[in-house]
Amino acid sequence: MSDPPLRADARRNRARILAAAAEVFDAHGTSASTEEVARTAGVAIGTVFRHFPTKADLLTALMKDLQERLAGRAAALAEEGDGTALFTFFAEVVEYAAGARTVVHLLAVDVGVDRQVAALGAAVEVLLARAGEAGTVRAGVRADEVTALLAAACHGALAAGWTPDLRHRAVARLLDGLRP
Amino acid sequence: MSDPPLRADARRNRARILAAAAEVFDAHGTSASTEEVARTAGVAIGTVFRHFPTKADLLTALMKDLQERLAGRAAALAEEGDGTALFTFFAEVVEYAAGARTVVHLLAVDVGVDRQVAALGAAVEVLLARAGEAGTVRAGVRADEVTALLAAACHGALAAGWTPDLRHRAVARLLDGLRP
DNA sequence: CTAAATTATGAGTCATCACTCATCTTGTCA
DNA sequence: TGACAAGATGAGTGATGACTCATAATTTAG
Repeated sequence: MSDPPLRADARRNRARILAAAAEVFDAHGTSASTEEVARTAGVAIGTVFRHFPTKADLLTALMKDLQERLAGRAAALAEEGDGTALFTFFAEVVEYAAGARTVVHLLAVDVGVDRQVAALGAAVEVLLARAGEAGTVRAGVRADEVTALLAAACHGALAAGWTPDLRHRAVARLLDGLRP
Repeated sequence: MSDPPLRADARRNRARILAAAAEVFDAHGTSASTEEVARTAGVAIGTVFRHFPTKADLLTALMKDLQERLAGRAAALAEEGDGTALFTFFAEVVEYAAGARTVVHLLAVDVGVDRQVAALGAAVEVLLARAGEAGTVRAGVRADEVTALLAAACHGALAAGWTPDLRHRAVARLLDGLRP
């Protein structure tokens, strides 16, 4: 069921390609060419297609990376058990989205940050439960609402014209709607 | 300063093209080809380019239409002077965005719903002022925050996976953050 | 160290578009 | 109605970009 291990150079190139893809898509959007990714990775175009038969596969791999990192962070925050962990997580994700602009943006448009963020649903539920116990969240707030607002805020954060200040104020207002 | 009036057939075709563009871009996104728009309009490709020298020009024209309609609606609501006009407007715009999915979506990505929505800034300020007088809005809320949240909600509304029910609840939470 | 298998290379293919232009059609106005 | 200008037509152009494949270079097992 498991494929034979990759050759050393193949493993190295795969990592380089992923790093290059993150950089290129972040800078020029998902419409950037696969060739540009290959150039940035210092690899031939054919190599990129050997590892990721389709451009979508490349995007998907990037997305998986992102999700794992975010889910990990959510778990770590939940661990601490603080009633404000949900709010912290929310703000952090939005900040991340604002920084990694294009990656998140394009994932949103082309593959679905939404599906992405939705995959974090379980993590959000845990955080919401913690907040509920601590009484830091308004009664009746459901996890899917929180997830939806998070997705919307990420979309907004990577929109042109959102200064850091505006972003912080907007997120604050948004979180106000969740507080008792 | 004003161009000579268009010939009758030219006026008719222009209107047909705009209608077709709205329909096609709504169904297949802005990446739909200009040829598809021409076909839907029942017109040759050259005719589209005569009226809109660039695909971006076509998108812009569509956007201008949209903005005028929204600004008009905002003015009408402000006229009524009710303290809840801001909230009504907010919810209506999000509902519209959810329906006209791709048009708004693509405008957002390619030309900027954000710039678009920002152009409604003046309208929002008036509505916010009304709400302030009526005491229906939390003290310290600024117009740019409202506009930002509106843009975010529109982005969210056209995301996959937002059912009407979820959309309504999310918007309600969002507006809760603006209330006293 | 050598052979076989895996991987890398990059010029080339094919499809898709935005956009052009020489030619034909139609509206307008005297 | 006739003639001229404005507009319509659609095959063609050039650019771009995803993806292929025959060949060359590496890695690794024995």
